[in-house]
Amino acid sequence: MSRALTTEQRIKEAAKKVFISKGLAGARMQEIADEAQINKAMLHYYYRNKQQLFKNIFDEVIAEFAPKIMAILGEELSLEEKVNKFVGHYLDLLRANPFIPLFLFSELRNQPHEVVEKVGIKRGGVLKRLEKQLKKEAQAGRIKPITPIEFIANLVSLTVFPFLAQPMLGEIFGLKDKEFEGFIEQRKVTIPEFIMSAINLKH
Amino acid sequence: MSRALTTEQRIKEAAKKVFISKGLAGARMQEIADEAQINKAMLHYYYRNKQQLFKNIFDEVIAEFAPKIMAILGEELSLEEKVNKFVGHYLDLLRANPFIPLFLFSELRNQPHEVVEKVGIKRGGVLKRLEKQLKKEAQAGRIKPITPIEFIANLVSLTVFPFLAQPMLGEIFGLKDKEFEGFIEQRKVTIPEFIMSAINLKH
DNA sequence: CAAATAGTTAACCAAATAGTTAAACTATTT
DNA sequence: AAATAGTTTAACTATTTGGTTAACTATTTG
Repeated sequence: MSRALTTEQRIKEAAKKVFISKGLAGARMQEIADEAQINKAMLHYYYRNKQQLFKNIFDEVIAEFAPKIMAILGEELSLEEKVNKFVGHYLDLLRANPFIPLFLFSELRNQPHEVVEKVGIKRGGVLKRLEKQLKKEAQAGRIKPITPIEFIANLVSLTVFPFLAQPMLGEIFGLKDKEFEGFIEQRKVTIPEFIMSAINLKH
Repeated sequence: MSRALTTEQRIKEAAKKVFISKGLAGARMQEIADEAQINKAMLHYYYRNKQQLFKNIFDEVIAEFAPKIMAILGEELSLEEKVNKFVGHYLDLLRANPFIPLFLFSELRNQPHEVVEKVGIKRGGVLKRLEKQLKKEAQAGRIKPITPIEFIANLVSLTVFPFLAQPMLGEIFGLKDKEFEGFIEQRKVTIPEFIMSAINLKH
């Protein structure tokens, strides 16, 4: 094994890149092969067909993203700490992989049940704990009442959406890649401030 | 013209439906023809090829969505009224066309410049006016300072995101279609509250 | 080392799919 | 009603694309 990467690794890298930017239907086996600098037949040697290759990549991407992220919401932290940690971690992850959200949401449409299975968010566990925390804080008069579904929807919306709209933000506000990075970095601070302000009762 | 719809209209309806749910790459001319209950050759008679058919649909969808929406941000309204009107209108529009956002963002990747051209948001106009309003409110001590890009990003994020994540929300929180509608209806109230709380200085 | 095994390639194939043609049919004009 | 323009269909062609095969090369192993 003298080369830096094995053929299988190169295939995975290539497939990941192409699938993520073009989706399942838009990706071409030839393009993946070219990207991996191998013969097209090798794809079929390592992964029987396009479906299986895709499934492999998709599962890997989900496994890389979902667990570490959702776990934060279940940790033993104050609300403010949770929001801070969630936003910070997630933004870093997304900045390094800005095309993942669109890729995931696109393919989510085709098989919602399977995706959620893989993501592994059960309605119990994490959610129940967060619900308790929100109720407790609200009853103590520290925050306004908010359902966990709204809380999570708002948190994830604010964090993820800019990456979906990146090309548009870029065009409208004239943000180059470098400036977009700055914008994201800034949002590590402003999103938690925004959320905590929104639900806080005291200044 | 005895039939309810002309052939061209039926083609457009069908193409819209198929393109929106499958994307450009995933859509099949035969499927569009079947959906429109016509011969495949008719597609080529009315629209020379797949690209042109797609471009037509895409332009129409953008023209239907972008202008009415962005205009609100430039109107002569208080911030609170703007937020209320924007969220209310946009949510209604999206509820009737829940697949549009994913469709737009997917195809946005391929041609960001053209899309923004079509959407017609120039950096001047609407944006400049909103910026002035935000500055004025902040200087008067009524809201916390916020850049227009963050304001718009937050507003649009909170409004649009749930439709992208709909299948996931459905699975995780067990929302059926009917309940999702209720969730959206509820957000007409909670999103403006959330935003105004977040930026307001006084209770 | 030699046989077996694993990895790789170019050429090929078949299915799917976009696009074309010519003829028939229908509505409109003269 | 004849001519013309517009519409629709079935059959066909061209191209793209996922997948296969057989021959070849490198590597492992007995």
